[in-house]
Amino acid sequence: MTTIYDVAKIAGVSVSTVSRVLNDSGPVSDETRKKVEEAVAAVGYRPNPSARSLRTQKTDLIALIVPDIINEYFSVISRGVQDVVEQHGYHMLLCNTDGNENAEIDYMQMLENGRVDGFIITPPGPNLNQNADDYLRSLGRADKPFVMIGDRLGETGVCDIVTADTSVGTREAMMHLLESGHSMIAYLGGPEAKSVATNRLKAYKQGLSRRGLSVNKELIYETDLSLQGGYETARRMIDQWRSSPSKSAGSIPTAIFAVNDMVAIGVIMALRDYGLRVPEDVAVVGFDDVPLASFIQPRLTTVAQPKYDLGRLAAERLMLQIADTGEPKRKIILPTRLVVRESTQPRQDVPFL
Amino acid sequence: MTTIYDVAKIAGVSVSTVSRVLNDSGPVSDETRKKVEEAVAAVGYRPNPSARSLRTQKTDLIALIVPDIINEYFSVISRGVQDVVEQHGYHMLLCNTDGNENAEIDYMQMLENGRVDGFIITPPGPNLNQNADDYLRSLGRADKPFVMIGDRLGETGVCDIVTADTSVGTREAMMHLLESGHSMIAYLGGPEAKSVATNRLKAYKQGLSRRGLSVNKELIYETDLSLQGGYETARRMIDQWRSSPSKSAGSIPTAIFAVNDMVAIGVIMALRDYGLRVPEDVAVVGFDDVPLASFIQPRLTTVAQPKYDLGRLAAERLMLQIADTGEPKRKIILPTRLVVRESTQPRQDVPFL
DNA sequence: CTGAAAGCGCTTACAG
DNA sequence: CTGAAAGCGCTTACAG
Repeated sequence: MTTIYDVAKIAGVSVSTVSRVLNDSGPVSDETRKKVEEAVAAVGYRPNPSARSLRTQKTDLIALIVPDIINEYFSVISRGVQDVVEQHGYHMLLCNTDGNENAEIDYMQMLENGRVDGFIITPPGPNLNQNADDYLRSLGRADKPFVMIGDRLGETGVCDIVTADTSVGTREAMMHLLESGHSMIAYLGGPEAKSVATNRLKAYKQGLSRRGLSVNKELIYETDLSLQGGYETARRMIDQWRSSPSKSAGSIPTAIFAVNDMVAIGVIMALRDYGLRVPEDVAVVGFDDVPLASFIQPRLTTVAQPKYDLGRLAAERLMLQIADTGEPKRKIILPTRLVVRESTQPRQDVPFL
Repeated sequence: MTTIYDVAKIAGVSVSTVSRVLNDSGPVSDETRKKVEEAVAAVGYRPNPSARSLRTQKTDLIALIVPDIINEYFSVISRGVQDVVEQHGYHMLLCNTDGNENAEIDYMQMLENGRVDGFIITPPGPNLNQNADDYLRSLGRADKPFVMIGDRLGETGVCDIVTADTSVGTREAMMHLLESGHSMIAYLGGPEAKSVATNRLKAYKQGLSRRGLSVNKELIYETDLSLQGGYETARRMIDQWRSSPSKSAGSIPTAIFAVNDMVAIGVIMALRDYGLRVPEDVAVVGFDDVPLASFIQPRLTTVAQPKYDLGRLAAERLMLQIADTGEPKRKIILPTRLVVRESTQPRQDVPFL
């Protein structure tokens, strides 16, 4: 391995001078600079990162901690992160936790002992939602800056937060359904414990209230956040409608708002299996705009999240925090927008409002 | 930051002894070991990776170089890699090249100067296919072990190769179509330059030959390897069939074999737009088994690649090469298998063979 | 503008 | 079984 001493010898200068040229960190005469640059090129010298890190206490490495990179939501975020940090001369360590709290903690420790200069974590595992404060406190003990991407409501004070304003997108989606003539809108949400679920449910209720419609608890269903979950919950819902003789035809939901796209697609598959047409019999709206959403039949109306920008901005905040440890902690909220497709085309049998 | 000196002082021993306990690298009395372990626990000491790396010339880091982690094929491979290397105490640097050769070379250089202990690259960008030898030679200069995941035919001698035997899967798919009564089978392949295309085309031709059928060049189409590409090529193909009065109904292809799933799905969308039914009018087979394949209507028959295992085995080979630099270079070939779904259900209007 | 020297935090012969 | 010391390859005050 060629070292800075080899270069210094070839160039006929001291290692201090070579270092100054390499890092542009001090006055060097043009002539000397040229000699050094030639020597560097001649032997193809590249500084050893470990030695540099040991001296500077910087690694030029950051870590991205996600539940599972196979999930498209996280892989798009990771591209946003990666593209930004590479521009700043950083490399990215990728860590999958599978939502396992122990794995998260293991990674955190790895980060605290100088393996990386900072990290981005997204989103908190299920356990975090139940015990967010303890978790954040433990994270805050790390003396490295970190950024969180997620659906938290409050400021934490210990880190930057980059989040998508899902309530705006949800509201837009509700307005779209209401303006299309729907008044019986079912909501398929996740388990109570997940903050993602509560946010969207809140926006759902607000949407109804604004139109002077009351919230019917019978139209709110809890479901697993998966295709299978959506499918089974939709079946349960349909069976319930059909077996209840007291409900007139008019009281059957004409639209379903699902907490995410996979659930929405599961719903569509269940409706199809029951001979119900989408959107003619039931309109369906999802959330996230996964690639699949524009390929299934009918193409899914959904709320798009700015995934790439979530990653990009988180990385930009992290770069700032690393460069200036006095940089105040901020919370960045990105807008979400409704993408109207075939699963909710305005019902023709409804009179204009 | 607490160092090994702090621990030594607390435990009342020398740093040598602390190091021996930490690395289990020498004789230590039980009593001393206990003292050291208590001191380590008391201050929560963790060795500084940079200092250790500088001394040992090992980083416990590997890099995975892929075109784009958003592509599900690569994200699944990355999980295979990650899961294995983490087990060995390594972390994974993720690098996206977008198929850009300059980016590949940049990453390679980063690797040669001690940033990582080895790397996995998958698959070679388009440029590699045209100039594989030069590329491999430049890679071979790196003194770090590396493993390639891809569709190379020959041994390179400079690195391990892990590849899926796509020809077997292709052959199975062809047999499936032929046994279902199809004899006019179109092939939608990628540009000639891509080795992935030539491999599969070869298997397509062999499949026909084995049944005593001749290869009709008019049934072989070149397409972009994307949904859009498949869609447009299928339209071109259908227009061609329809505008050619010399072709009788019997000479129209009844099956299409696409070089990958996205192309196959594009084909299905085009067929649908033209009022052709799948599989009744035309059967379609894809390649890769992307998640989408089992969700579209009709569900797609396709050849599944062992993506996770590709990553897993590549990582296992890399770990071996790092541990023992004398380990011989090997090529590992994994099987692929046909997954039959709705897009090729046997045609009922064809007599049993 | 340039160089000699200290030191970042470890591991590892070497000596005892 | 244990410790003193060298050295991995850099950067950075400090002196000139």
